[in-house]
Amino acid sequence: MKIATFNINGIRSRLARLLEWLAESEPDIACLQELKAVHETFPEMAIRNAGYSPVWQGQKSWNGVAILARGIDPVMSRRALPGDDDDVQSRYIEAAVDGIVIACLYAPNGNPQPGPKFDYKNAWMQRLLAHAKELLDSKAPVVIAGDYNVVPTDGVEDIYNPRSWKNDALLQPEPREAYMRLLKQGWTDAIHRLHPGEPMYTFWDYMRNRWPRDAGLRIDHILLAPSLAKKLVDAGVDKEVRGREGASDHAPAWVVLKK
DNA sequence: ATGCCTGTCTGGGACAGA
Repeated sequence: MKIATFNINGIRSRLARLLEWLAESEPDIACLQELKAVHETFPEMAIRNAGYSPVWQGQKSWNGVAILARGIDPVMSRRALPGDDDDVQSRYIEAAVDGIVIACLYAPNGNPQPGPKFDYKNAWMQRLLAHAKELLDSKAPVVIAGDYNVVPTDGVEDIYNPRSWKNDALLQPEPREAYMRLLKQGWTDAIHRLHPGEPMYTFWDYMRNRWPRDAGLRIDHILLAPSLAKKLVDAGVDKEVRGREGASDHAPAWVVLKK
């Protein structure tokens, strides 16, 4: 079972790139973020023709998340992160696929910090902590995959050089503490578990020539509940996807779980 | 401090991204 996450940065303008990657990488389940499309303009038929059944939560201009499953219909369990009924941003979707609970998230960026966007980011992470604890307590096999918008550490496995990012929301103590608390709950950071100390970037800014310089950040993460962590056999990043014409600024990350 | 690049909504240029 291969489960991937990919911040697609606009599913309509990136559709050909998405279908190309699905055909090559052949994930059984793909979590997508930053659809940048309302519900009605999600390219459902193209996804279905590629062999995947989608569930999605769209939004005008920004955000938007989806879960695609190959040859099976995901059963959606949530279309929003609990904890704030006034939050209208499409950043969370959850579905059961083949006996596994798949949570797909797009955490707030939080810049500029300090400020209201950073406050929203931190509050969102607290809501995630509360919901993640409930998922763990359920003892169900759960994957929480997506764009966490957190660089976990200053280490070379997470960032090429923290110097020019030290004031960025992605590196601040509050979101890092929230991410660490998630791991302390019992979640396994699959990429980190199998590739400690090795650069495993998932994002390279379009600006400042950062892709050619391999100046990347690790911000897309796949967290596994204990019952699934035991089945982890492989994990990686499809880095070459980032180098293509018209690429997203993120590359897909994936795990392979033993049946 | 700013622009660097890209997508969206528009129908130029602001906003958001990270």
